[in-house]
Amino acid sequence: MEARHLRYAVALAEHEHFGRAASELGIAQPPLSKQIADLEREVGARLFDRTRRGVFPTAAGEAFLARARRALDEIAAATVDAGRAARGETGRLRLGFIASALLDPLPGVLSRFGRERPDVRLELHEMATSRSSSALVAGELDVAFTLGPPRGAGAEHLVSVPVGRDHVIAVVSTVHPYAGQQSVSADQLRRQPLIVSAGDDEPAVVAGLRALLGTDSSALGGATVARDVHTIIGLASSGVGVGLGPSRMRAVPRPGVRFCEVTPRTPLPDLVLSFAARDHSPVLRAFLDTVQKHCPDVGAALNDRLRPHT
Amino acid sequence: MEARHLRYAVALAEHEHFGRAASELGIAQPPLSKQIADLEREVGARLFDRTRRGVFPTAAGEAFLARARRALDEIAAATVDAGRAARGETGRLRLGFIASALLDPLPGVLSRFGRERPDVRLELHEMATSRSSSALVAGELDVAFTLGPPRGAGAEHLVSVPVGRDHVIAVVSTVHPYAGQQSVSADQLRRQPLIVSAGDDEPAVVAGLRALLGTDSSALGGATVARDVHTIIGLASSGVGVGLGPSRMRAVPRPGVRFCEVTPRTPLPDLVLSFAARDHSPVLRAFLDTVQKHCPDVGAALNDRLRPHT
DNA sequence: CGCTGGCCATACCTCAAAGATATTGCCATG
DNA sequence: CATGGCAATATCTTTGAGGTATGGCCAGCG
Repeated sequence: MEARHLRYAVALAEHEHFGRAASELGIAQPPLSKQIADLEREVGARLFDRTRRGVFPTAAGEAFLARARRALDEIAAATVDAGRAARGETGRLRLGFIASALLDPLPGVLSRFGRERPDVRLELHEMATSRSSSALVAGELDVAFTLGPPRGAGAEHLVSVPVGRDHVIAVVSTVHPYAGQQSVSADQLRRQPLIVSAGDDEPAVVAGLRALLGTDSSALGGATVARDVHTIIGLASSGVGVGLGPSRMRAVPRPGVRFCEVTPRTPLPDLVLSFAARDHSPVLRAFLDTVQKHCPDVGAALNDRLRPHT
Repeated sequence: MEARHLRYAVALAEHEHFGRAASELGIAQPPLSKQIADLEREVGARLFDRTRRGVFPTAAGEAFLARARRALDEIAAATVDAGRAARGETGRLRLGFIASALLDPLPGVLSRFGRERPDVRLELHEMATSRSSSALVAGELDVAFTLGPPRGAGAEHLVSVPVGRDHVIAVVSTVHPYAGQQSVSADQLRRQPLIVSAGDDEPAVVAGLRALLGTDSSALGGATVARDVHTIIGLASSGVGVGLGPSRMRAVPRPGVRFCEVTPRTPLPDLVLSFAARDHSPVLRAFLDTVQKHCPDVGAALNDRLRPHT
């Protein structure tokens, strides 16, 4: 049985007349008669009563037509749904990210993407850079914000683009002696109780701070460690010490604290957007488009990475 | 787009391999490749990723396949449902009947039919013979129990079969003087307060009684009239008078009353089963079969009436 | 009562397209 | 670099969908 049979039966039921149904279908009457006869033979039951006053479905015909109409609706919807999925209007995006990405690019990118693609289901997973990498390789994530390029087995199958430069800044309470300064020096930091991150980006931050303060410095050993940047800022605002964290910390709106540059400027690994090089999923492409629009400086780099694969 | 395209896409998704899917479908590999390519062109989106390790649906393919599977399920169900409807296993039966049919044939027939055809929806409408007739002609009923053959416009398009003979009997309280008698005579009735029907079959019953008691008799004029046979029996059991009604009254189980034949035996119009001669609905046929099995003496008459139309 | 007209079924033909066979092209293996 | 497995392409065959012509059947009408 083919969809044609369903369409013909539905048209015949609608027009109650072989000739008119046929011309509506753009075919002649005899083929329609034959197709309906074939259909009735295959189903094993008479589906239409041919009376003098018109052609009407039998009880079996009514039962058949109800299913036929639903089948045709599904077929029509199949094309529509496939088109929407192909344009990335529907689907799913599994996004991995390090906690600090929640500070700066994620809120804007996600709200924009949610507006542009309201029917895409977003799955957000906070995780460390290394877990993001392996999840991307294993196909358990579609895209991830990581600290520095992804590493580990299979990382060569991933494409990554820096999303923003980052460096160490300090955060202090507004009543702290350093609050009025534009920047604080490494020497000044060594004389203060410090609050540093113990989160995902901890090794990178610690490495940066070690470079800044000196490997032998006891300042780091005595530092308070906090799980995330919100805690660092909270502790700093209550005067426990001087908080040190990524410059994207500035994006957190918080009264009672002041942010200062640290000299010498100490770079941190870039925040990086990564995804599987093989993945041409339209939802992913749409997401990359959104990121591109939201972070203009990313555009060129992304296009460079994508060309070779298209 | 044809059902073939859906079947091929589903098979390909299942086997993840053109060659194996094709042989499973009973065709060669090149035609399958072509049909899938045609399908992708028509949908306007790539539905499968051909990789080295297998053929996998894209996001668009997944969306398409979900709809395709449902469409194929509907198509399969269409044949099944049509077959069941054609065998009269599903559907609807609109049955008209006069109130007194509830006494004898209906309870048995309906419970038997309900057991044999559990998925047929029964619609029961108590109505007078004349309304049943016009409703049958208008196609608003499928079958009816009427008192005497249907009458009125279009009645010639109806087939009717007597289901049981009927005559007038009397019902009296067990303490009534007539209670011990095998039968009561017209003379005895003329000397008693009478209770007669004013229901649907009233004209027929009254005509019978008039024949029994004499046209000029004042006995009928003074009779109590009741809406239905249950009321007649109730009134008779409380000693208000002698109830007169159809012999099918005996089927009502009721303590405190006794039924007596009336002499001379006064026939009433037969209870008749009628339906549209044109109606070959399988549910109707199944119902007729059930009635036939339940009332063996009806069988021959029914078959006689049906042959000429098949 | 035969005629006519409308309608569906049948007969037969035509041609598009589904499917078969043979072959090419493309990688990922060894 | 050769090989093998797989999908795509090329070409041919054949099925069957659809077209045209016609027949059969009945209702309505002169």
